[in-house]
Amino acid sequence: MPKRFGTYPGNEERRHPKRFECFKKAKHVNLKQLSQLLGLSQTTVSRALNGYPEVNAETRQRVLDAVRETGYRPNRAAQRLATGRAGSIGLVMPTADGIESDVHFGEFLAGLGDEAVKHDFHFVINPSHPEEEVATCRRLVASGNVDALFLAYMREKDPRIAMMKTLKTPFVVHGRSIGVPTDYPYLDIDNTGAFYDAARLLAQLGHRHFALINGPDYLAFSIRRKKGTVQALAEHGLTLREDCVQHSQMTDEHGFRAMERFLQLETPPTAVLCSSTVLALGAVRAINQAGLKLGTDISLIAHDDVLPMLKPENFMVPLTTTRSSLRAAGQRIARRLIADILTLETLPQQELWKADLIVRASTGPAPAGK
Amino acid sequence: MPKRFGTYPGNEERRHPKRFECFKKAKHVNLKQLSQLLGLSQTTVSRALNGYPEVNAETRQRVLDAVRETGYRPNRAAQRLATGRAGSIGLVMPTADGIESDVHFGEFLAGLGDEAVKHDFHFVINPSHPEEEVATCRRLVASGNVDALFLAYMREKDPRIAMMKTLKTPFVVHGRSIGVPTDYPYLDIDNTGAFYDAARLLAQLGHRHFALINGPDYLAFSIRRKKGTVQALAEHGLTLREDCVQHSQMTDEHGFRAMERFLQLETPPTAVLCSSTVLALGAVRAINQAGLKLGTDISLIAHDDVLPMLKPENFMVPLTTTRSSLRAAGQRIARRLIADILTLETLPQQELWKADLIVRASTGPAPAGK
DNA sequence: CCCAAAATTCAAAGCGCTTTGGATTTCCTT
DNA sequence: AAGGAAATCCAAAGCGCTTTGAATTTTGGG
Repeated sequence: MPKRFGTYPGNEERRHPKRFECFKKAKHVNLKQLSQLLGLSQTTVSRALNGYPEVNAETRQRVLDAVRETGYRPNRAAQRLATGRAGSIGLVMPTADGIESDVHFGEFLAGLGDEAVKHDFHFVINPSHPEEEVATCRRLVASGNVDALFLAYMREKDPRIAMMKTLKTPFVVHGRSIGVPTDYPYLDIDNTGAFYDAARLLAQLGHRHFALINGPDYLAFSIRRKKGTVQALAEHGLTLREDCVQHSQMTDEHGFRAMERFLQLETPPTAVLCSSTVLALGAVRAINQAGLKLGTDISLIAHDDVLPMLKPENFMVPLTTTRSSLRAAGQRIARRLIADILTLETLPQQELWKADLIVRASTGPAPAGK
Repeated sequence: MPKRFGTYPGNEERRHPKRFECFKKAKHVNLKQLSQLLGLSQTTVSRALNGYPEVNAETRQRVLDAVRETGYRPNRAAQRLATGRAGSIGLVMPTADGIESDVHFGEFLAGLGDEAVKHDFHFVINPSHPEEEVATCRRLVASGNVDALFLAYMREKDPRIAMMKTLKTPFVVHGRSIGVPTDYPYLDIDNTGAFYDAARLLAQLGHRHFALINGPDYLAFSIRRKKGTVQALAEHGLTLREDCVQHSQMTDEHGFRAMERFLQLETPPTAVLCSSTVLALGAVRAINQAGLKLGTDISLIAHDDVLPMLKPENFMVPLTTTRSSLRAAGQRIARRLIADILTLETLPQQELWKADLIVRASTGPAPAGK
């Protein structure tokens, strides 16, 4: 039994004299009142409001006017209970004291929001300890508060998708898991391809020593990006040394630390791939601090989620990037989710977006003799 | 009438043969079934679940066991309808195509989440065009989907607080408006004081030419920060020139542009205040690019929201900051909101947090002769 | 002018849960 | 062993909305 809000201090002991009555007074006009006001039945008013054809145009107009005047808003909980639909999409947000917030999350949310607002949908965000994600997802669905679920931060063999497939609630995954059947609806970017392309470009430029500053090692996109990198290197007879790979949260600090570490190696890398411009930010700082010139002594390509906060073209040395808008992905996913909800059918639609490789000044030929 | 999800293409024409029936099959165990299974009344089971005293300990245990076995989860919409409580706090997220997402939003949300998860609360996030915030707030409350509202991005004479005071729904404001009665519940940081302290420190170090890279000019915190700055300067017989003030979204790019502009002035500032470390990021870059030394040729103090993504102590030249954790504020606000909901009484509690002035290497005495 | 078909409208039955107001049983005290 | 309090448990009444199945009014052709 999860801790429920009912178990707040003082609740256990209190007997039930008019419990919660204070809430009852926050009354707005309701359907019944509205229909009485109009001299119509609730049925007709309800239908007028929801665009059903069997109501007289004139009557409908009267209803609409009355709505405007009274400020009537249907109670969503009641609507939900009656229809089974809630007009909302759920997502669980991994959080806990000490767990760092992710810049990318906000940007993605903005994308979801752009689309959701157009259809008067909202989100139900359920915070959860990362280890309890499966249970939280299940609970969220069972609560009847959401019509669909959005899943992100996919891991290898992620248990959430198998779970969701047993439920009848539509869902879309951002990203793809690894090592599970791929018959679920997802939208992902071609992480493998993006990093393959990036690494190949650098290899073609003559680089032989590579490093990768990646996201957390348990996340699927990190795994794919590494794979893409390794693959490209292999084709050029190169390998990615394990001590030249960093897995961590994508913050400035981690980028800096990693780069600092790489530069102290006996044969430091001359080509670096970063999983985020935020990581690149720190990495570039370490490069500068070491007195190296970006694009000359060392080349760097970062993945660009198109965060408005931090644009790769504005770096002191503009960054070569693999670009794919996180916000656009959010918009697209929201659109699909909403369509699923409204049409009542979830096709296991799958999209894989290519990232754009955009060459700027942070990449150049390998320095001679390295 | 807002566009409702009912108005999706194809809905108008469809007559009503078993509309939405597909949702009906996504059945989980419900109270009735559970009580039948146990041979108890719904009343008793409900009470057992919600911790009421008038149920036998043994019976309660049986109920709890059955819950575990069946995976029963109460339907929140029904709960909501019956009690008036939803276990959720609402917030409207300003968003629209073209409107940049705010890094700070995600961090704050994480704070709210930390606290909310402890009480099994969730959020209902309602995206909204920024101009329609008031209406969206009202609608969100009227929808009956939230127990309390959280308000942020306060403006001067913000109409939302007057509106909320007419409703009976508890709310807490993050920040404070300006030019309206302050008898509403809020949590804010002392922006005026923070920037007063920062500016004073710089003035004491002998700086005479100041600049301010601030947030959007319509936001209350920006106004207060400017005010604090001006005040400190005045006490030292200095003024803040209007062409040394920048108001904009707090992104790296804007920080860079602003600084670049300042440095081209006839008498460029030697002391700069930034409303965010993200702005400082760009500003520092411009400073470096101009060949100036931070902490020597030019001093800079930034406000630090303690974003895990970007730490001031990790800048090439560690940044002097006014620090106040955004996440902590989120936690605190969630705690208050939840307490309000559960105790059913909203005191217009007001908190003003001091920011810590933390001196690092980005501030030094004014260069001679300037 | 009549009657069936079409167009409107309505009363009533839920949706799943909480809470009221009793009913029933158990426990103590005298 | 009787009487009353305390402890348990229950039937039924909503919460506000949608949808069913049917009633009522209009319309149009013969």
